[in-house]
Amino acid sequence: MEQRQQALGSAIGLLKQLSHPVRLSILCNLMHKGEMSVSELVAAEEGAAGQSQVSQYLGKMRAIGLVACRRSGQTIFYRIASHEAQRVIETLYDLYCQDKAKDGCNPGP
Amino acid sequence: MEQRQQALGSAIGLLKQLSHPVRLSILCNLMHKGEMSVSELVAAEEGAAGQSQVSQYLGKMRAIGLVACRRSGQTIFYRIASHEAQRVIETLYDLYCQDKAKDGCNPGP
DNA sequence: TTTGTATATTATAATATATTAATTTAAAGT
DNA sequence: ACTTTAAATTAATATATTATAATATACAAA
Repeated sequence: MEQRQQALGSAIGLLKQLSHPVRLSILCNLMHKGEMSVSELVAAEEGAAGQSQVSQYLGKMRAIGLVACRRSGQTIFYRIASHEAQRVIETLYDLYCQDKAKDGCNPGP
Repeated sequence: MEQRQQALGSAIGLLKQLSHPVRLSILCNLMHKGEMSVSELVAAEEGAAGQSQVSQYLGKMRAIGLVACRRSGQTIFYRIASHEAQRVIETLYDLYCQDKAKDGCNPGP
C-alpha cells in the first residue's frame, strides 16, 4: 500500500504538468524538434502564451526534472529530460494525433 | 493547426481527470477488477475520500465518457468506458508500477 | 408506509493554479 | 558605458479545483 501511494504520487506529479494546453504543447514541440530556445517556444504558441508565462512553465518543469536546458550565449535551449513524460506523450500522440480516419479495419488496396 | 488544437484539447480533457490521486486510484481499481460498485470503490480508498466525493468524481467522469455504469438493484457498478483512458493508465502502470529494481541491463541468470 | 442502505446532488469554504504586468538579470553588440 | 535582446523573477489578481457538510433521491425489506 505504501508503494502504491508512491506510484500514484509520481504519476500525478507528471500528469498535472501535462494537463495544461500550453505546457503540453511545449512538450510536444520539444518532442518533435528535440531542442528549442525559449523564444522559439514562445513563437510556436502563436500568442497563446507570453514570454513570462512560458518561462514560468519551463522553470517549474525544469525544477521537477521534466525538462532540462543548456545555455548558448544569451539564448537558452530546452529539451525533454524525463523518460516518463516522453512515454506518456507518445501514447497521447498515438491516441489523438495518429489514427485519424483509419478504423482498425480495411488495410486498403 | 486546427486539428492540433483539437487533439490538444481532447488530451487535456483526459489528463485533467487523471491528475487526481483519488480519481486515478479509482480508475486503476476499475482496470484491475473490471467492474466495481460505488461502495466498493469508496471502501478501496480506505478513508482517502468519502462517499460524496467519490460519487462526484464518478459523476463527472461518466459525463465525459470516461466511465460507464449499470444498475443492479440499489447498487451501481462502474467500469472504464474510454479506450484512451485505458491506454494512458496502462502506460502509467508500466512506468511507475512495473520496472522496479530491473534496470534494463542484466537479464539475470 | 416506515426504515435502512446505496448513491447523487447542492452549496459553500478552502486551496491551488493560472494570467498579467512590471521588474530584473544576463549576455552581446555598439 | 550604453543599448538591445533573451530569459527569469516577482507580485497582484483572477480563475479553477477540491473538500466538507448537509440534503435529496432511489430502491429494497419489513
